[in-house]
Parts: sequence; structure tokens; C-alpha cells
Amino acid sequence: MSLIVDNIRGEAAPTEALLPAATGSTRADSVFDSLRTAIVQGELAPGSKINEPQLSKLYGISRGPLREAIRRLEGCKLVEIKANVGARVIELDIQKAIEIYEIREALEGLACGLAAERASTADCVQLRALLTRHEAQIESEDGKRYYQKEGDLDFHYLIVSLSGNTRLFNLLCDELYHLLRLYRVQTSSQPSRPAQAFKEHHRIVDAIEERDAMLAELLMRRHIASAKATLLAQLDHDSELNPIGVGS
Amino acid sequence: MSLIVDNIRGEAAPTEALLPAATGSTRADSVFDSLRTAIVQGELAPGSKINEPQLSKLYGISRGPLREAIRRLEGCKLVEIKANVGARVIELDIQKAIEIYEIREALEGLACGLAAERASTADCVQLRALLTRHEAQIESEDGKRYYQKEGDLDFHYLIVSLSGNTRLFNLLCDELYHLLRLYRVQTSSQPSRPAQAFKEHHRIVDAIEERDAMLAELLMRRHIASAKATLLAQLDHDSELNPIGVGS
DNA sequence: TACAATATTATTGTCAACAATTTTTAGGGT
DNA sequence: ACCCTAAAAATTGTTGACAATAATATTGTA
Repeated sequence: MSLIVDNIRGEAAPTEALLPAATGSTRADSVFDSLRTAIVQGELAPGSKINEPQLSKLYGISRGPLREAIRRLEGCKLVEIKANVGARVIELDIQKAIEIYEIREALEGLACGLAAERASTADCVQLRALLTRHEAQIESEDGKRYYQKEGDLDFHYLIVSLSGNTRLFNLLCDELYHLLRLYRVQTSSQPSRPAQAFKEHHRIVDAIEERDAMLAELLMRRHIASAKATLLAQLDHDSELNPIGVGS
Repeated sequence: MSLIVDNIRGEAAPTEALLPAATGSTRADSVFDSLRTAIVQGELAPGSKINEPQLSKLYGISRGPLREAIRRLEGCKLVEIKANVGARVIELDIQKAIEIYEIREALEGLACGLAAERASTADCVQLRALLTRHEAQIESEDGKRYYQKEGDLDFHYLIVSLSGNTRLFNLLCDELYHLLRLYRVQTSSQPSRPAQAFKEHHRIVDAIEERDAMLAELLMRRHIASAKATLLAQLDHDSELNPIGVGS
């Protein structure tokens, strides 16, 4: 068991090499991107320490821009910094995931309602096309659940962008979605009930096509609430096993 | 007229002296706080450039920690950074303010509903006491609208904290509320309809006391929506004057 | 005067070294 | 063996200097 714990909480380092530093972008920006994907994809284990000398050597940069990148990660809530101690990759337990889903439910409900008010006919066509495309993908290569995960996010991505609220877009797509990805990786959770989800997606597009903002918001909130319910059930199940957080 | 413009957009510097660097906190943290309040209170004019040598001299620190503070400000959406060019204080036009209010409506609605589900009886008493206290303050020193502004935020602050969702609390209190303050300073907007607002506040507390989550959410959303409506009316009014953004 | 190209200045990005703090290790006492 | 204390190592916080880029001023020309 301690093997697993060590694996999860160890001081894992990302396998990435240094990037060629794309023009128009500073080193701090590139290393921020690299670190973010490293964290979100689980290469930097949750709870593990961010070692500045080690990472600066790995990426071939000095600690100055690295620290700026870390400060940006802090802004995205992907690491937590304690003064004079350093940064650690965030750990998402079920409790925190539920908090995120509560927020997501409210914000994506808003986005979906706005999308229904503002989406053009062409937008609706695009939205429906995206759904059918993903559906076909799933049916053909049934084994690879991977696409379904990303496909699901594509759908939500598009709707949020149709809301026309750029701040909302940034909030969801630049912050919350990364946290969701991280949680999925940490718990290696499969997307449950794909068939049901697709049905719900189509109902949501129906509502948007009909410019029914209230219904669109309601359906999206319900759609996300059902995912949240799965988490809640898991939380209740776990707390039944360990009544007051008693470890082994 | 150019006088006003210069005053608003000039490279104003905050009048703050360097802080004694509270223990347990790094210099980057203190200067982050200083800069944030300087921006929110309008001492650093919206749109003005963040000059690193100038600010580092003013605060008596080097550019390293200053840049980390700036990166944190970027995370709070208080400044915008362009690579190789630098950071500028954000400018909030009505359009952006409306986006914020849309988000705030959804999130505070959520917070209020959760508060209704989770608040203890003592919490409700505290909430009501806060209201009556502010009411008395307003009636006594009617002239000072200042208290009403902050008092209004106090009320919302408390409700958000009662939601029990810490991420929601951080999102609203550490990010959105600062932006609201900034917008109020930028437009020197007075809180409209204080009497009506107090009535709505009491109805909201009523709903929370009765553990009526749906009603509490509805009332809070409506409460914020009416503030948003004022902005929208202003936007329509302005666009009537300058049909397609024609300056003087 | 107006305009374009160039030179100058200022500012940002980056680095390597030093200071301050924390963590780890070693040692001694009970 | 345990725990407390002190030295050593490692890591974070900070600084000043240098390189790269952008903004500004200057000059030349039509």
C-alpha cells in the first residue's frame, strides 16, 4: 500500500524536455504551459512538491521565470504556495470536486441560457454536427473511451463560447476545466452513462435551437447535476466505510 | 476635457510607502496586496502602465518579487500582461461590467441557495443583525453613502461564507468583488435604490431562515439582476447617444 | 512641414549569486 | 529507544547586472 502512496505523493518529475520557446512568447509563458499540462495529465503527482532548482534545471531556464510561472499556476488554483516553504501540486478530494461541480452547474447553466439567446442558426448547426460526429466516433471505436471524455468537453467548450461572455469563457475553459481534467486523471474516473449523456446533449441543443433560454439553462444544470450526484453518492459510500475519516 | 482624460489614463503612481513586511509573509505578497488595493481604489489609474523600475523603487524592493506580484495580479484579472511590452491596469467598460454581473448573478444565486440549506440558526441571527445594524447606520448619518456601499458587500460576503463552498468564496470574494469595487471607483457609481435594496435583503434572509433554498436563490438572483438592469439601461442610453461608438 | 529610416533611450526578460529560512541530519542526554 | 538541541544541507526569497526587445528621439530627405 505504501507503494501506491509513494507513487501518488512522490516527488515525480515531468518527462518533458525543454521547449524551443515560441516567438512572441516568453520563457515564463512556455514553462507555465508545460507545467500546467504536466500537472493536469498527472505527470506531476498531486501533493508533490514543486522543486525550483530541479525544475529550472529540467527546463533549462533560471529560477526567475520559473517562479513567475508558478505564481500563474497559483492563480489557476493548480498549486498552493506557502511562504518560505514552496509550492505543492493541488490535491483534489471528492469534497473539493463537489464544490467545483456546484460552481460549474451554476456557470454552465448561465452559459447555456446565454447561448440559447445569442447563438446563430449556423452555430446551432455546428453544435449538432459536433454531437453526431462524436456519436459516430464512439459507436465505431467503442473501446477507446478517451475520445468520449474529450468530446464531452468539446461540447461544453462550444456552448460556453456561444454564450458570448468572454470572462465566463475564461473562467470555465482556462480554470475550471483544467481542474476537472486533473480530477479525472487523479481518480481515473470513467465518464459514466455515455448513452444517457448523449440524449441529454441533444435535448440541450434542441432548447438552444428553439431559443428557449430558461429550458436550456435548466437542462444544462440538470445534466451537470447528475454528474455531481455520482460524486455525492461516492462520497456517501466512502463515508459509510470510514465513518469519521479513520485510516487503515 | 483632455485634463480629465490625462487624470484618468495617466501613469499615476500609488502614494503608498513601503510596508514593514509582515512576518510569515514574503515581500512579493505584501507588494501584491499594496498594488491590489492601489488598483482597486483607483490610485493606479485604469489603463495606466505598470512601470517595473518605478514601482520597485517606490516600494523599495527589486524587480524579482515585484514581477511575481504582477503575475498574481494577472491571475486576479486586475492587470493584463503583454509579452515584451508589460502590464497595464485593466479597464472596465460597461460591457465587461455586465459580463461580471451575469457571472455574479449565477454564483451568488448558488451561494444563497447553499446558505439556505446550510446556515445554522445562529448564522441567521447574525445575518439579520448585520442588516439592522447597517440600516441604523444609514438612517443616522444619511449623508455618508460610503458605509452603504461597503455594508452591501458585507452582507453578500457573509452569505457567501455561509454557503460552505470555499472555492466559491474565493472566487467571489478574492476576485469578483475586487473587480466590482474597481468598477465602482472607475465610474464613481453610487449605489442606487438603497431602500429597495434593504427590503430585498430582508426577504433574502427570510428565505434563508425558512431553509427555502430555491426561493433564496431566486431572490438573490433577482436582487443582482436589478443592479445589472441599471447597467444595461445605461448601456442602451449610451449607445443611443453614440450609435456606433463615435467619440467626441 | 511631413514622413521614413536610423540611433538612442528606456523597459522588459533573463540569469547567476547572495541572504534568509526551512528541512534534514547528527549528536547528546535521559 | 525516545526526545530535545544544535549543526549542516537544501531550498526559498531577494538582489543587482546583463541581454533582448520595444518605445522614443533624432536625423535626413522629399
